[in-house]
Amino acid sequence: MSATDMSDDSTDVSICHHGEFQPRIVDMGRWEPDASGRLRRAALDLYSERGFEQTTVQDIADRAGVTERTFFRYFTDKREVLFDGLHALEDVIVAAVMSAPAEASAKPMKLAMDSLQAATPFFAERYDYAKQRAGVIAANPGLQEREFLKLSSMALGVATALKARGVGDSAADIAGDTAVVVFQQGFQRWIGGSDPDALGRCMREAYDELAALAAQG
Amino acid sequence: MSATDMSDDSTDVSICHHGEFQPRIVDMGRWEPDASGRLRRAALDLYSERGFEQTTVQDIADRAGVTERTFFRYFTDKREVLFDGLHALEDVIVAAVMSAPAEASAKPMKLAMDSLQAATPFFAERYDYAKQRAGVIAANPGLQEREFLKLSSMALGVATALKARGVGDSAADIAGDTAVVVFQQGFQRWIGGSDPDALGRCMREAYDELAALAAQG
DNA sequence: TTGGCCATGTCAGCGACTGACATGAGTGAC
DNA sequence: GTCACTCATGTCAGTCGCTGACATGGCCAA
Repeated sequence: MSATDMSDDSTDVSICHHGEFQPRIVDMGRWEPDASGRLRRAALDLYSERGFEQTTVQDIADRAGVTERTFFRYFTDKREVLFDGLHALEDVIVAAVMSAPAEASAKPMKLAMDSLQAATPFFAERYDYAKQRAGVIAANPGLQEREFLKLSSMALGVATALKARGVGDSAADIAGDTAVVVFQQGFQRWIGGSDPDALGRCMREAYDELAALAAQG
Repeated sequence: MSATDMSDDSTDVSICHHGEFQPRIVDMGRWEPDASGRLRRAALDLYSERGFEQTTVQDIADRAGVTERTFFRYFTDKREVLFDGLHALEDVIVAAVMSAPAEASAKPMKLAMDSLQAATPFFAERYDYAKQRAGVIAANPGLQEREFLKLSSMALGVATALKARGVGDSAADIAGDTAVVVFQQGFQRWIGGSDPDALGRCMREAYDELAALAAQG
C-alpha cells in the first residue's frame, strides 16, 4: 500500500494539510515525506478542534495519512507529540550555560537567567504556534503533567550544567529550579500579551519581582 | 460473593496485610472495612516490590481483596493512589496562609515560607512511609509527572490564598511557585537524611540559599 | 416487614500502547 | 541487470487502563 493508494476519506485532507509540497508529480518516494511533522500538525489541530481526550490516536494517524502504529513509532505516547520539540530548547539553554565566560560561575543565578534569554528566538519565530499549543495544554491536566515533567527536565539540565562549571550542588539545583519558575512566569505573561518579541522582557520582569520578594524575608 | 468467601490465593495475604483487625469474629459487615486504605497499602507495596509498570491494577485489587472496578471507584487512575493524600497537605498550608495576622500580607514570600512550616508535622509522623513512597516515585517518570501536577496545585493554592489576602497577582504567583521550589528542595534533603524532624530546617536552609542566590544578580 | 440505600461485584466495551512479522521501494555490489 | 540488504511503513493480535450499565445483598429507617 503506497501513500497514493490510500483511499479512505481523510487522506486527502492529510496530504494537503500543510502548505509545502505542491509539486508532487515527480521525485516522490514510496511515502509522503515528513511523517512526524504531519503527525505533529494533525495532533495539535485535532486537540484544538475537539479537545485532547476526544481525539483518538487513530484520528491523528488518519489525518496524517499513516497508521496508528506509525504514530507510536515517532512518539512514545499521545501526549509526547506536543512536547518532543522541547529537547531542542533545553539543548539551547544548556549550551548557553556551558559557553558563558569563566567568571560567570560566581553568580550562578544570574548565569542561569542570562542563559534563558538564549531561548527567546526559539519562541519568537513560533508565536502563533506557541499560543495555540498553550491553549490546548491549559485545557487538559494530563498535558500539564507532561509539561511540568519537561520543565523539570530543563531545571535538571541547567543544574547539571552549572555543576559541571563548578557551582555547588545545592546552589545549582536551586538556581535551576528558580530559573524554570521565572521561565514559566515569563512565558505566561508573554502568551497572555501580544508582542512576539517580549519574552525576554517578560522573563526579566518576573526575575526582578522574584528577587524583590526573596529579599523581603 | 462476600469478602470471606473469596478463595483465590492472594486473598489471605490481603486480609492480613496490615496489623489491625485481628478480632474479625463478630461485628463484621458485609465487606472488610477500609477498602481504600487496603488499596493504598497494596499499591505502594507492589510498586516497591515489582515497580509501577510491572504492577497491574488487577494485582493491586487482588491483594486488597476487592475487584479492579472498586479500585477505580476510589482512585481516578493507577497513579492517583499514591497522591490523593496530598489534598490534605494543601489544605493545611492554605489554611496557614489564610490564618496569618493581617500585617503578614506585607511580606508575601515570608508568609508563604512560614506557612510551609505548618506542613512539617504532616510528614514527621510518616517518615518511613514518605521514604518508601519517594523511592517509588523517583523510579518512575510517570509518577513524577503526577507529583509535579500536585505540586503545581499546591503553588496555585498558595497563590490564590495570597491574592485573597490582597497580595498582587504576580507577586502571589511568584511567591507560590517559589514556595514550592523550596518545599521540593527541602523535602529531598529531608528524605536523603535520617532525621524525621528535620523537614522544617531543611526548608529553611533551602530558602536561605535561594534568597542568597537571588540577591546576586 | 418492607423498601430504599449504598458499597461492591459483574460484564461488556473502547482506546492506549506493544511485540512480531510482512511488504516493497531505494540503494549499492557484483 | 539482478541480487541482497535496508528501513520506513503496514498488518495483526494481544494486554492493560479505564468506563458505563446493571445486578446483588447486607443494613437501616419507617
